[in-house]
Amino acid sequence: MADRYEAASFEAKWRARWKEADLFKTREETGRPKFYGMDFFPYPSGAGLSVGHCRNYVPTDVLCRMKVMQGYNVLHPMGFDAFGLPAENEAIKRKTHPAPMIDQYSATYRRQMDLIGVSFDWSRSFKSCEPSYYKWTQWIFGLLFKRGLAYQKMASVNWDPVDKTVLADEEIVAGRAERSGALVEKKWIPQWFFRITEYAQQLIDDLDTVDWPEGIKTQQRNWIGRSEGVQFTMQVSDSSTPKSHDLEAATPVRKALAFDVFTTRIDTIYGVTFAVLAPEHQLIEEIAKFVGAEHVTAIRAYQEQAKSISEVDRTSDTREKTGVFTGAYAVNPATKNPVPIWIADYVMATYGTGAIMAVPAGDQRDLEFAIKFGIDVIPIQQPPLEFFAQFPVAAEDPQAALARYLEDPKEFPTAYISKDAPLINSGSQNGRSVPEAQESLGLWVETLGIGERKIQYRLRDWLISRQRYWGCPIPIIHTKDDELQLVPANQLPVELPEVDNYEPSGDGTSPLALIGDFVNVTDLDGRLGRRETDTMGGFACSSWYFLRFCDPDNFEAAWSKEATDYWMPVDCYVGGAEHAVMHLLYARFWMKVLFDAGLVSVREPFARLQNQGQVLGLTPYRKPAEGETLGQGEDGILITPAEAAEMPPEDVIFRWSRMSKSKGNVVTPEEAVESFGADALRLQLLFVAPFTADVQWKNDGMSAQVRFLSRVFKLVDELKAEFEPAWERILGFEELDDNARKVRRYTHQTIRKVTEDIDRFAFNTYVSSMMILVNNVNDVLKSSTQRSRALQLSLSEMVESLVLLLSPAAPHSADELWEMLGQGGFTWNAEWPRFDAALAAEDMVTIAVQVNGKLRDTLMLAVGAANEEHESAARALPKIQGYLDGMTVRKTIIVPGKLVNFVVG
RNA sequence: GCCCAGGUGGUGGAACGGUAGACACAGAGGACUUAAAAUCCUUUGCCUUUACGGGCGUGCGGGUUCGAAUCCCGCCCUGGGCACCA
Repeated sequence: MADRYEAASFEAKWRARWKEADLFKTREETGRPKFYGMDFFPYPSGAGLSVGHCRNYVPTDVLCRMKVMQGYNVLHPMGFDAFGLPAENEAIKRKTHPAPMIDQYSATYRRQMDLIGVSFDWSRSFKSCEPSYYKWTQWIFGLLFKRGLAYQKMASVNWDPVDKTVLADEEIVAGRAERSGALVEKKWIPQWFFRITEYAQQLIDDLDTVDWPEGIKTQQRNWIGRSEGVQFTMQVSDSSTPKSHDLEAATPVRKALAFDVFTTRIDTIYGVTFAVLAPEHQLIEEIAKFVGAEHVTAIRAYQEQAKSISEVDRTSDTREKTGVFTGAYAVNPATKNPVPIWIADYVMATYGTGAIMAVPAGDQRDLEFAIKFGIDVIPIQQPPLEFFAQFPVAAEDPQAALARYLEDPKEFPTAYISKDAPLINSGSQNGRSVPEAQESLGLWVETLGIGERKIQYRLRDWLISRQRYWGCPIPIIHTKDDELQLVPANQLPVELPEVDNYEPSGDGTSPLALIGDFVNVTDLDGRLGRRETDTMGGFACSSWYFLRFCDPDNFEAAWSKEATDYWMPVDCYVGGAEHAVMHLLYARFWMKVLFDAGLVSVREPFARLQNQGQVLGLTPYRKPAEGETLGQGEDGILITPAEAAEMPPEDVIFRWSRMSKSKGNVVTPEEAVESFGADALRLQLLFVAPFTADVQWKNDGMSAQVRFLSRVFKLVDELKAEFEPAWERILGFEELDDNARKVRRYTHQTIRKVTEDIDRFAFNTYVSSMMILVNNVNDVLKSSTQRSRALQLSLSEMVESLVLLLSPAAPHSADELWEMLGQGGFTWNAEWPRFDAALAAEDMVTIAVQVNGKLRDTLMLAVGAANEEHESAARALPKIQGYLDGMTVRKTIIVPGKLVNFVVG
């Protein structure tokens, strides 16, 4: 039956033909524009793809297919992110080796992607764990190393006791490992880093040059965390005896003992009443040498405590400030007053200088600390009276409260921070505005030579080493003398040895360290050396794969510049928002390094980025039985759909959550294709919601698409007998009757809408505009018993255009319909329909007629009617006359082709 | 706490500052059928009216405008991100 959509009867046939014809092989013909469309590099999990993953691949496929038909050379590749923890953990669990496991899983992925008709060029595919790929990952590591951007140092790192490896900052969420969920511990071991901080400013600046969702850009800017401020040196003094305003006779200073602090509010320096060092700060050792024994004991105890406390506890928002006084004092350079030096863990060792000048009057954290430990607070700005409304004790008499505040602010537990209030108690800066004082004090610090204005970033260097087997080996040899030698390019790749046992040891070294053949090497000078046994985290592999796709079979180099110059940047990159600060930041960083090395010609890898919404599956839970405990944040116990079906409905709670195997809420593409068809699945994925929105997936949505496709089949079936392939040549000579005119108008309006919608990722309205076309044409057909030649030709144009417009979304059906029309070959090779504005234009428009902005009637006018015509026609409407009767028209607003609005009074 | 996104019928969602609810789903009624499925047609924001019509409506409260779902200000709620970053 050719008058309905019966997926089983033709979809597999077309997939076989596409494969036979090698249809999706990347075209690289001269004289065509290029388009590089790509999805995020997936890790092939054993669970296979769900329809949720398809929501990523189908829209990109639609865009790429349209670009092919529009004549572009299109690069639309797919590969697999195979190295890394998830693969290794899975392999350990299954007591197998990751390599064959990954081969099997990626084959499943490929089969599923093919099943839904995604037009990947598989001839360019690779896995990041193949030596022919990671050879070049190592080569890029070498490039970074030679440029001083890869280095090893001892570091206190995030140690995941479950996965037995260190993790990057980006992989830690609220003190827990994002992947394993384990509480992260501190460990002090040698680690490899990439100096991404070197590129902090460029990574911020170049965000302005890419077309990405603003939310992702903002997240990256926040993550990089640029702050402008002043860094200056505070001298350590011997005693707390103040206090001379005479520079020469200032507080005696301990020679050469000093520390740097960074502040964004140098204007508040007169309010500094203490200084705080992070517990790990190096100066503490020096201080311990001269302060009393009782201080040393307290310091040591506090440092121990700080080391052992977990990240979660340390940052808990209910936690009170803790700290100890060191017994030493520093000198406030503005007042020359001595201020006590404290140690507290609310100051991070890893940000800024690991030490701060504390201004309790102007900083909530400093204030809490000062109140708890009885340190002076000097007000540096005068709060307005409204400020005191928040304090019950002060609300009745704010004037008196202000007086008390100026005397001693400690009574009021909220710091007063303002960018507008002028300064007080600030010596020469009194009465100045914040910006004025910042300017003048910044200059003062620089003139005095104790510091400088500085930009500080929150971003830290990228921790790349992992103490795990399944990763790209770091191509470094440690010589006897503890020198680091880079393995020369001609000796790459450093291949991962085949081993039986690769489970992590947990002692902070990689299992590779136990493999003598791997570890023991001769160094470049022929002496005995030791191979680096850490591997690179998976994000290294995914930081350049888009370059390899440009030139995947190159054995001489990672890529030829010619190839990347042609294809890069990726014109449209599609994937989930969860990679906002990891992959997307790392890849940008590598690209900039490669640009600086002259290896690529663009600074940004991804010109445009689109994030699809998640697909949620209905997940059944049951109410907990008596005595059962619930997991954190859960209000029920997860059950299988089968269990749910057997329970009384009132005992089952349904929740929408992201499709995952463990939740048992996955719908696979196989199921969907089997029950409804690949094209029905594709259309529903596009239609169900805007691309960026989350979707609550219900299978029966696909039956609506089956109906729609069936209407298309029926329409084509009805029209195929009178289809005239040469319509374009003949149609120009025909006089168009009303129906023919209408059909052409609908056709061209749809061509315009579809083309625009696909380009702007509005796939839901793309599908609905095709539905509208079909509905409208069916109406015309119903009303015309006799079809004129002009109408037949217009319908030929319509039906051909419809099939081609449908092709990106429902390629199997489009090719089947194309064949029904007697057209040879594939819609893939056909030209995208051309839009004609004159044909799309309406000749009559509906004008809204309003009185005082309220819609009262409508009228029809010819397009291009004069304003006077609008007004007179509107006034002539009986309903409108009723509203205007006895009123004065004060104003008439006319928007030609849209509306007339009478303002009456 | 800070930052981002979003709140529109029974549901998913449309809508360059200009006729709110396109397109679908679900519901109701009907045609075809011995019957059902499938398909097709009509109808469906809420209130009011026999009807014509009228009123109210895009989270809440203000504002700008001839005109606001859309722009501005202040809130509330939901989702996501960051979180003692000086």
